[in-house]
Amino acid sequence: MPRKRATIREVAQATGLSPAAVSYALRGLQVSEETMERVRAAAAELGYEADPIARALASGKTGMIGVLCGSLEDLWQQSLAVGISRGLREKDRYALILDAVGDPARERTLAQQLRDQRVDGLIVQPVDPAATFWAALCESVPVVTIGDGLAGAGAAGEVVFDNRKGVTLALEHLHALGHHRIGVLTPTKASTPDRPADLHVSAEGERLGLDITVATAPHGLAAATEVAGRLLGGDRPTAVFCFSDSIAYGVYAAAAERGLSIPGDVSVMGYDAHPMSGLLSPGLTTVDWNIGGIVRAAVRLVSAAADGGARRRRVVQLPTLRERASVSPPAA
Amino acid sequence: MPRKRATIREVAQATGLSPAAVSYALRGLQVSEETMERVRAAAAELGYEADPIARALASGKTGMIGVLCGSLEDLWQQSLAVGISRGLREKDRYALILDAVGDPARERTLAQQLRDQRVDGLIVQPVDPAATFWAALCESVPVVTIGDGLAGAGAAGEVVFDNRKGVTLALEHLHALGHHRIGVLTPTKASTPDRPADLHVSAEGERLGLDITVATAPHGLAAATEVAGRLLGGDRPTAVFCFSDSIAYGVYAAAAERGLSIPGDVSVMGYDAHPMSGLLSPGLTTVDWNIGGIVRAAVRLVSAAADGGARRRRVVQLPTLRERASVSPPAA
DNA sequence: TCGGGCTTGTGAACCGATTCAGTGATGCGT
DNA sequence: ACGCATCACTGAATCGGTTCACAAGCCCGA
Repeated sequence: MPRKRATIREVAQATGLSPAAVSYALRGLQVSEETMERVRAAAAELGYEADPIARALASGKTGMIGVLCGSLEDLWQQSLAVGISRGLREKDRYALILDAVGDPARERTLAQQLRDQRVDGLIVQPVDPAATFWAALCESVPVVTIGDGLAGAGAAGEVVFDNRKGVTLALEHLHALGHHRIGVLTPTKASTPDRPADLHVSAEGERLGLDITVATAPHGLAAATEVAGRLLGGDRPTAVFCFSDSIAYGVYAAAAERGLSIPGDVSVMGYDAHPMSGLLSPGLTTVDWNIGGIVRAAVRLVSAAADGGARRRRVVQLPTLRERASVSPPAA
Repeated sequence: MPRKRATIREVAQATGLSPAAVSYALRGLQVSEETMERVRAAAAELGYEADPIARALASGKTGMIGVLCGSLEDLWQQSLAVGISRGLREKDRYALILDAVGDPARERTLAQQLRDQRVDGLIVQPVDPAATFWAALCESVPVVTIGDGLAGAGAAGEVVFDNRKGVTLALEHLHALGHHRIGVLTPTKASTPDRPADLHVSAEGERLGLDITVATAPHGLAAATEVAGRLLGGDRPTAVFCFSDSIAYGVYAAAAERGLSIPGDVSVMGYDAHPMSGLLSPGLTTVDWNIGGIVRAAVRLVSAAADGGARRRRVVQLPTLRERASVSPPAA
């Protein structure tokens, strides 16, 4: 039968000490080596394991980190979440993973629920970095962002992508091969049309003299396929640059539906470098963000902040171009 | 500034009631309509939100469900975890997602940590369903399994796959097309070589007079590719049946490395029906388990059990064959 | 009018830790 | 020998709810 868990009082009784002493001893504080040993032995004997709930109530620390993803339909974000969960577990913390499904309102709700849940910290990949509630949130719990920063809302840490560089890498690659009319698919996000990434696209496009059409698409395969289909119908561009590999998968599907060949009829570029992208045929040429480094940085920053350590740290990730076969010069 | 949260006592004070009354009122118990209204108003006024930690300590319910996956390298299990997380959130619960990375020892450790964390229930996709610790675990927390049952350990619910049917579907399909020498790749799991799925394979293989070679492979792309490469080297089978789509992806990669064409040189079958499988070329023929139904069933079972409701329920999932282009008759 | 049964509501114990202020005892310098 | 730290440990308060046992008020039937 599931006998009740031992409490700290029982351990105290067994050792003839006060509960306070036991509490200290188990955390290696304020007591003599000898008592510590005695307590440890008794605890092991009774199978005592501190109750995390009671501990959380008393100490104010839950050991939990909220992970709020912009959209878990995106396979890359799934990998990110899984990686973070593992990384956190290694630091004796648990990840509470939630999905905003690309909806700013939902993002707001979930962020607040997470705070109400008393997480020690938050890792967020913001859907709407310009929303005003972030500032208040940052004051009640340390927030680490991945991707887009929070515009001075006071995040405890930021892992930012050099999107300028990423966009340049992609567009220059296409430009160098002779592409001129380029379709860009960005994830459905906040209603602010002037997001930095979009700005980079138009700036770079202008610099290179490109003719760019921007559309937004969700990460989900079915939905992305539909949007891509519209882009590929009619007077289509010679190349499509997608702001996530998951969206690029939608372009592959749409191209297949219409009997278009990649890169013969249309070149495709991604942004992420998910492992699956190398498996497609043709392999997806994409911008690689070194997911492992991002995960490690985020975990490190949030742990430090949750422990009350260093704040306001900023880590910049640099992208590299991963050339595969989905891009070629446009048909003459 | 982040002003301190309001407590139940403050709400009590504001309404002139006792904390107990407020506690009842907010949960819609034991009080008059009118008081309830008054309490609600005061709570809203003060921005009161019950502290989940304190509530958990007092009531013994954390609102959290542990989700222990066999291996999150498997994209299908990732989808499963994401789906469960969403489904649980809709029931006002949080999912604590952990990854056993295919290691029985780690599975055991994590399962116990999850229990120590006081989750209200557990959804497990067991790596080693025959391990003995499950029985003890099932007594201290309701456990719902997905995939393999727990051999009478007393799970509160089970969502089982009719693997017999799935294997039959796959092998009969291959057999009908004329395949005889078939390689089978099963996920690296517990050391018990007599797992039900394996038994089904040999039983069906015998029934159909097939020549079957079984090997185990991890879900990760790189590792699976390596194992698949060995299978494809030398005297290779005419078809490979993989017990997860993720492993099949490894076969695709290995085939590409060796310049083998699918299905020309070797046919490939998967088991899962991950969305990506339709995107590969050739599209992966696979056994479809209706992931949505599995997610809903698991969420329903675990919620019911956590609420102290019905136990020992068993839901059986039936597979369907999803034919695409990765299988053809063997070369003469 | 009395007693029984509901309905509302109260007070206090309790969940299981942490932490603060304080108490002897010991060690140390002078 | 005295004052002063330091060390090891204790008692009690605290975190913020839930829940149990009980009480007051009310209605109703006999």
